[in-house]
Amino acid sequence: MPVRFYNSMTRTVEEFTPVQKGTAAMYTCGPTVYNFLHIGNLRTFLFEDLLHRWLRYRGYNVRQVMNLTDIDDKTIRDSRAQGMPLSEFTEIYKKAFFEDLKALNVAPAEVYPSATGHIPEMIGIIRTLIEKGYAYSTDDGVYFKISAFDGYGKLAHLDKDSLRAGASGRVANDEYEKETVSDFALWKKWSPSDGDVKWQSPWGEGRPGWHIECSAMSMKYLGETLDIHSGGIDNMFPHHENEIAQSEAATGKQFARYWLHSAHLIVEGEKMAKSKGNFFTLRDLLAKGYSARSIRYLLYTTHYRKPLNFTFDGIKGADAALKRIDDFLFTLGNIKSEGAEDAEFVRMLTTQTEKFEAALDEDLNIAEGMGALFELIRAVNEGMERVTKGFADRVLKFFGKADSVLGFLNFGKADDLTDEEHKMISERSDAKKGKDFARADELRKVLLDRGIEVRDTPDGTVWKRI
RNA sequence: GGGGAUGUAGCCAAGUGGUAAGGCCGGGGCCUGCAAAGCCUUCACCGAGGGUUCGAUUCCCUCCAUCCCCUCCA
Repeated sequence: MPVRFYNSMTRTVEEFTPVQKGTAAMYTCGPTVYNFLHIGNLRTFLFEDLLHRWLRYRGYNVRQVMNLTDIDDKTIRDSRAQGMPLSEFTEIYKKAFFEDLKALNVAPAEVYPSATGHIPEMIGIIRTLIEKGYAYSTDDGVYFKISAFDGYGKLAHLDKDSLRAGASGRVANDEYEKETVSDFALWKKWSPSDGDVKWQSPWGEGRPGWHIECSAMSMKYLGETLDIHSGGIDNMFPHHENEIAQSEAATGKQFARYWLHSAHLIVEGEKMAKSKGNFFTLRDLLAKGYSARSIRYLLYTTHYRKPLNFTFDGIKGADAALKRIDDFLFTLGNIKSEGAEDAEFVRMLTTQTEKFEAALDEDLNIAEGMGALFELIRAVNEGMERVTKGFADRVLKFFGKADSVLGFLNFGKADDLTDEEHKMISERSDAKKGKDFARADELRKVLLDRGIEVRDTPDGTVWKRI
């Protein structure tokens, strides 16, 4: 089964065929390191993690690049407000970014380049663009001339002649000295508000525009034509549109073959905004006692192209769902009975495995994939007394493979009880045999207070850390 | 003003031109010394109104609501 993705460029689901067979070169827009990651960021990064992991599951040699934007208006503004050198300021959030990804069990990208480490590459592209007549220099910067690039607007499906400058109300119309309002900055000449943030360039001291870093770094690490470029839907325009214009104008080649965009999330049915008090960073949620694992699960319950409604009830539901899976895996891990495998079980495992894989192949339909997993869980639970160790191992192996994509399953921990605790469990079993239920229940209570749940099963008494 | 999406049970969420997966919560039952886990069972007129069709939640139109973008917000 081929992997298929919805390509924002063509607005259709297409079979994925990379430039180089067996390899997937993907560029994923990373964070601007001026703050901690919020759950909206997480959704996009987790979508990209799923994309990465699924391609790997399907045997692709994945090469993912995720940039760190450590130079832009916001990083300059906030570092100056803190009275801190830019690099010192961004270092704090770079470090936090990697900590957050680790907490969420995000598979690392192969390369995490920083914008400030690639200024010469950016200058190189800008120079080419000027030479080819796609860019011009003014008193305050170098701009890309969108009227010179025919395909401008092809990704966002916008007509370049009807773009309304400042329609969003966020930018003053007269901010820059551009030929036309839609032209965007490739290089910004130094101004006092930049403080000591500046680099030398053929156009004087200054700093790169926002979009050019992605063109420079993606081409450096992945070549002039990449397979997949992804990011949040809000980056489609102008950011990705501008990247296409710069890159294709400079190289004359197609920049990216597939464009994947994730939808935003809302919180309790409302747009997430600091002013509404429903703005949460991962750190906020962890501080409230929610687990990164539950958050990961929750953010994976909705297809990436649909708006996700993040709710606190949802996190609780995620906890409960994960516990169900945990218990299932735990029970399977304790199966001891030997015997021939049930052919019907094996067939069902195959069916659900295929269903899971087909769902993910079809534009990463993880909700449907999880449905297959839960159907398998129920069916196995239903006939648990007939499950042999051999079959249990097979199912566990499948879940292990599935978790190489999901990243939120829990296969239990190694035996880490103290001798005393082991003794209490066996003492309880003896008490039960002697019908001394009061003593047995007392011991169970003591163990529970230590976070150890004791369960009596047909295969004997088992315990579980909770 | 222009462009793009979404609206399925208390909550989250798949999906299909032939009457709707899955998860969470709730009710009832079984199992268990008691639990835990599990199982069974129950819980939807698919935003509203038209249209096309033998038949629409699924296609078309209108409306309503929410979200995203229209130069630097994932």
